[in-house]
Amino acid sequence: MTKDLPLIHELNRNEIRLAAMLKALGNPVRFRIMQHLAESQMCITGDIVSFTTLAQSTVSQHLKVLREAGLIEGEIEGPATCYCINAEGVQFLKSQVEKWLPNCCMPEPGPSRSNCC
Amino acid sequence: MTKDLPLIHELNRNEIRLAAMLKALGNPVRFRIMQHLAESQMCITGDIVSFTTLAQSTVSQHLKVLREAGLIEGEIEGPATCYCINAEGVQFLKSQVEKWLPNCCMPEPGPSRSNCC
DNA sequence: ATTTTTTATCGTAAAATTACGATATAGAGA
DNA sequence: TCTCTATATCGTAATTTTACGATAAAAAAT
Repeated sequence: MTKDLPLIHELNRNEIRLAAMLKALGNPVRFRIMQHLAESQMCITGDIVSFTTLAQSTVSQHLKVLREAGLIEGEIEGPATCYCINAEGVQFLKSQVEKWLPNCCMPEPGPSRSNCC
Repeated sequence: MTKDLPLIHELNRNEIRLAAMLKALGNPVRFRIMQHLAESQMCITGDIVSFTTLAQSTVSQHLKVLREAGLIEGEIEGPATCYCINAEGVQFLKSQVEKWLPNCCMPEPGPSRSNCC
């Protein structure tokens, strides 16, 4: 009894990881948290909460999503938790996007025209 | 009476556009449709439906999301609609991701260690 | 003119996401 | 030990997303 899949050709492991990262970053709050984390370089915690107007529990949940997507890392530091960018994860994201759809979408000189039909 | 925002510093126009694209691509079905569209180069339509195991109306909805995110273009071709990659959109996505978080995440030689704390 | 083909949209149900307050946990400091 | 601080998790409500079938629209074919 196999669960019927939405696609004929499913995504491979890398593509699944990439899609999960894209999904995590598709949320404006998480997108902004990533920027903030990159700017502050050093790890933060309740600082991220006061950076937003959201409840502590909500932010904690967003951090969990980012962590599970492999985009940030958390380390317990006394009573607090210290977060930072997961360099390997962001690296992976960038390289995958760069390689993505190689056989299209070259920057065209001149007035842009559609590829369509 | 201003709606209270979830973030102190909201995203700018480019960042909003980027986040919308990431969100659209975060869905595995849409991710795969983009690949299929890039591979087939030429525009498709009900072909995309048979490429999936989903209902026609569901696929149509996914195509709408991709179109509104500026990732694909649709052109009415007789009774059908012909879709293709929006080169400018994909171009934008790639360049934005490339520029993203420049002050971190250089590939490190040697055994990887965390940036954290 | 009527039928067929192809696609978009509408209404709606199920599932997932996002948000909150309350509570649990765990270390630091008195 | 007891309290304070910082954070994660739980339960839950509101919203959004995803999916479907049915219907509408528009051009092509008969």
